[in-house]
Amino acid sequence: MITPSEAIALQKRLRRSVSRRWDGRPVRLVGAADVHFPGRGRSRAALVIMTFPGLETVESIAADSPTAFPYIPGLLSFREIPPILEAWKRLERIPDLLLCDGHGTAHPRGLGFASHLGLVLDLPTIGCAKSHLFGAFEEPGPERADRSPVRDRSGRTIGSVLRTRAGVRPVFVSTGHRIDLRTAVRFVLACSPRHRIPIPLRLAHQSAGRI
DNA sequence: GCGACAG
DNA sequence: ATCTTGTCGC
Repeated sequence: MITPSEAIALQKRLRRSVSRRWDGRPVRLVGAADVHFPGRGRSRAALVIMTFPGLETVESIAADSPTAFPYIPGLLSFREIPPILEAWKRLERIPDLLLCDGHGTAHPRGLGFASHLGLVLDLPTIGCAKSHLFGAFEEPGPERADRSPVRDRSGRTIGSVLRTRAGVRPVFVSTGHRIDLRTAVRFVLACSPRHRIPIPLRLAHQSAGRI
């Protein structure tokens, strides 16, 4: 199995291939991926495919596999991508866009889980994390859609702290692959009409957790 | 050296 | 992520 130092070297190599360009193709199917760890060295990945903008489920699958990599901050993709690929094999509908539970380019080496998965699947991906990992930011306003930039040490914007619902903690949105931040924020808001977490991700989370 | 640290 | 139900608060 790959070692942490090898994983870091791979991230530095792969980051150059990440794109922040949105091709503008219409999004009719939005997907979401999430992974749970029940214990005993097992992983359970869930994929949910929904129509967009209607957000009606058209496919939901889950797949179990052995856990082959530990959780190490900054190396999440090496733990979660293998289980997701196992589920991906059985997927019948390929989404036009995939929401991921974690950061994209708002990462120490610019290659978070969402970006890595986007490269592997060659699909537009968005990172939507529930908490902070990397970068400086200010608390956004209290209303839905209020946001503030997340910046790296050079001051470059690498993500957005977005309030998806008034009065709740914001989520951290960043580009995964083949999308720009503005568009990513637009899709996250469109997928979060009433809850903090985008509906596709909520469902994937439930699917992965349910036995 | 010290603190931070997605899920 | 996981151990875990009801309950406090807007």
